[in-house]
Amino acid sequence: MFNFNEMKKAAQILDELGFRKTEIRLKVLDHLQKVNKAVSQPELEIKFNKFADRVTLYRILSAFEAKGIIHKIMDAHGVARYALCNHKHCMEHQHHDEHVHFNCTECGDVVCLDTVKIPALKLPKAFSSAKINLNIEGICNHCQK
Amino acid sequence: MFNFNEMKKAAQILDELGFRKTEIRLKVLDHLQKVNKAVSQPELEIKFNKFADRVTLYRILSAFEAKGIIHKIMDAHGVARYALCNHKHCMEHQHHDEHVHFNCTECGDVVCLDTVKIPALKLPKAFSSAKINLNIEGICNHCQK
DNA sequence: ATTTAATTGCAACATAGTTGCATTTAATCA
DNA sequence: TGATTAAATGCAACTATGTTGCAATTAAAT
Repeated sequence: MFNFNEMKKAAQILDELGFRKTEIRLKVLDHLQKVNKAVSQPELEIKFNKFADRVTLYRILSAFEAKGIIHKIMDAHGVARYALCNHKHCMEHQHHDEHVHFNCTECGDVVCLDTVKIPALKLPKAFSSAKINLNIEGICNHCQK
Repeated sequence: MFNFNEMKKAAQILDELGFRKTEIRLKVLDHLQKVNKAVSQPELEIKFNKFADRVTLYRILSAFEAKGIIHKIMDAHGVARYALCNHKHCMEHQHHDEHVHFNCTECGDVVCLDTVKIPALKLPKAFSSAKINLNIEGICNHCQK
């Protein structure tokens, strides 16, 4: 996984990964850095309305994921979301892909809870785990009253 | 949640829940009881090819879920799957909807691991959890060599 | 047997995601 | 700087999952 602790500028990141610094890619990466949430293609499509084609957004997200700068998760509605991981915890666990994601039923936001770690699970014999995804649905800090 | 420990016949279950005993509903419920896996509408559509309309299957699954005899989960590919819960563990945790689901990357099967329980998680303050779903991807017992 | 509400089938639609291909453009090179 | 080229984009078309409205059917009650 890419080291985001240094909080590099989007342009520099694209450069180092061998991507061209196109306006859309810069905007998408910049947005991901700013919001610190797991965003979906439909969300980006609305955000960058008429600025980029749907397909382009899908391809940008796939390309970023392939390079490991973002990770893909399925949210509670079965929609793919992508997020940067810029916390130390994520770096440590890069090989397990163990993430806790919080789906807010109020605002719909999905955030990566880097501070919550998944305790080890005892699987039944003959089952081997490669990847774990823990989805929590509830009310997030912003929507709590 | 319905008590499946008694392993009632499909017809009796439909009866008790106020559903009509139509052939499709009997078949679907019977299938869910037999396979003991989380099945999707597309799978049922293939299984019951030309016997039931796509929409009918979606509606049967929704109706069963609304009555609480099956539960709905999103699998690793974002597809809705439904499964009966006939183990004691599931009964105990009925109000939390805490399930561990194993997605086999070999055969594609999704099974509910009733024996694995999710340890309590410490969420950051101001986050409140209503529902937890833990998806594990890996190789299941049948595909293990 | 008649009635009626539940169930089904069909058509049409909505949304997420993918693929092929022609066009554009960022970055390299001469 | 201008020409070259591979990367990136846009468009059209397609697939899959899932939903809604409505008319036709049917299980079950009277």
